Amino acid sequence: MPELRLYNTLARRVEPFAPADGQTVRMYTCGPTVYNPAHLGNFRTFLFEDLLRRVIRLAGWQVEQVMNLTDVDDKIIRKAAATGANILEVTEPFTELFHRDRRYLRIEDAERYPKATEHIPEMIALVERLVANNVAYIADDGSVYFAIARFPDYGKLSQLDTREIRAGARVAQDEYAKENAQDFALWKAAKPEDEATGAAWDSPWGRGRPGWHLECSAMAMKYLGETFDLHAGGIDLIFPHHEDEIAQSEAATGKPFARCWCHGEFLLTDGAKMAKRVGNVANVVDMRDQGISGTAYRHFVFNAHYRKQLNLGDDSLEQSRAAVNRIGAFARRLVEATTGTAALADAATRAERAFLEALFDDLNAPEALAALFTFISEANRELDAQGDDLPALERARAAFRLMDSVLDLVPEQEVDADLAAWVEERLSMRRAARERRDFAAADAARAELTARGILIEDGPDGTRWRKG
RNA sequence: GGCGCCGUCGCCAAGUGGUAAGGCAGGAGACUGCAAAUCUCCCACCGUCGGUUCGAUUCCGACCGGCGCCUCCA
Repeated sequence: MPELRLYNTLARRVEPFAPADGQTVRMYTCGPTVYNPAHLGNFRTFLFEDLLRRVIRLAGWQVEQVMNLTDVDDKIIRKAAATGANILEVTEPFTELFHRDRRYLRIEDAERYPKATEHIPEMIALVERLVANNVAYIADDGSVYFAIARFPDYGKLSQLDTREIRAGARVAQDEYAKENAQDFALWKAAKPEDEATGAAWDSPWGRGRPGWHLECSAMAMKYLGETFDLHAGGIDLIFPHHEDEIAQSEAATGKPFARCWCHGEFLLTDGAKMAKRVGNVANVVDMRDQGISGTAYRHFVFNAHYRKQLNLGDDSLEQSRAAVNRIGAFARRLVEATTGTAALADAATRAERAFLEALFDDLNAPEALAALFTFISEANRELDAQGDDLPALERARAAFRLMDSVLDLVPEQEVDADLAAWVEERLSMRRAARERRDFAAADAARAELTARGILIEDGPDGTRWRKG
């Protein structure tokens, strides 16, 4: 088993990775803000994290993954206020949708999905520690800020120069009385709309709500400990979100926060970052409506390295759909095969090795995919050869199982009973026609099937069908 | 202005100091009643210009082009 190596943003290089206790990888992944459907760009990151947790298990460790759900923030409050609703009424439907979309993409369940609103006491306690440690200060209106000037390590993750934020970069307007423009809110004093939407809680500093960065620190430490193994998220979170998490966590505990930080690059569309404000977002439901499977999107995402920008083009998903169909055809063939050859076993062993090496080398999924496809070609050739080596076939099945346990790319064949019955009827008509060598009638039956998106394959043991 | 990334076959995309994975699409053939699936074969000198080197797509520099972060953001 090769050694797992990951790019650690903190060190800016690829390093060996292992959990501190040698057993369980404790990882925190920043989840969605549930005020909107998560788009495909968001899901690129979640898919990268899904790959990460699966590879960690492949390395022989257990995973304790926490993904937070941000269910209180400016946008949620604005949306709730606009309709006179409570923030919960805004966030609940989108929380459900997030999980539905996630499952469509076969993203495994994290061990926990804590919500910010259910951890207010933990957050208040954290702010109190920071105030006690004299790195936070209370403004006149009851807001509490973190003073970055009192935390010397500030900037170590993003490596941004905090002494001067230059002209050109937009600096936040000073809504409140901050000592330094870059100080960030730990606790925000309640405004009327916060109260109106149920987004305000009692605290030692008066009514208010937590700052965004605070929730991740509080929940990560509650479930994973003050120091944990891995913290992942999108690359845009490096600054300020993760930088601020480090500041407030380490200033409170005096201990390192996350041991390793991993960040996934963006998804672009039409050459620009996919983002709501750019107006180029696509959602999982859109994809599903177009008949694109979750596996096709997985393939598209894994076909590029997670630290490289990836552009979603017009036919990207079509290409991936075709690729994934090839994998599905092979999976079926492997199930139905009855024997193999010595060369098949050899191909399986080589494929596994190449696959693991690729993935353990900073999650090189494209190369792992290449290993899979090379295996598919070689195995198809050997299966054609009609050998008599049964253990070799088992070896091949095991290798494929291993690879698919990480990539999870075999497209589903949802079986609609009515459709299946209709298809079987056409097929038996076609069989009868072929037996009397009435090929015109046989082709007509096939044309009917094709028109409904059913593809058929004649084999030695009869005809097989599937949805295209 | 600061920080970072990218430019490899028609499209997507790995990779290496000694002449380049894989997928999609395409071409020729085998198999098939015809298809489909599968198999065989074909299909790139790695943005431009310099430098380092015995040798660079791979290192360095410049330039051209594209993207991201520095503000809510996966």
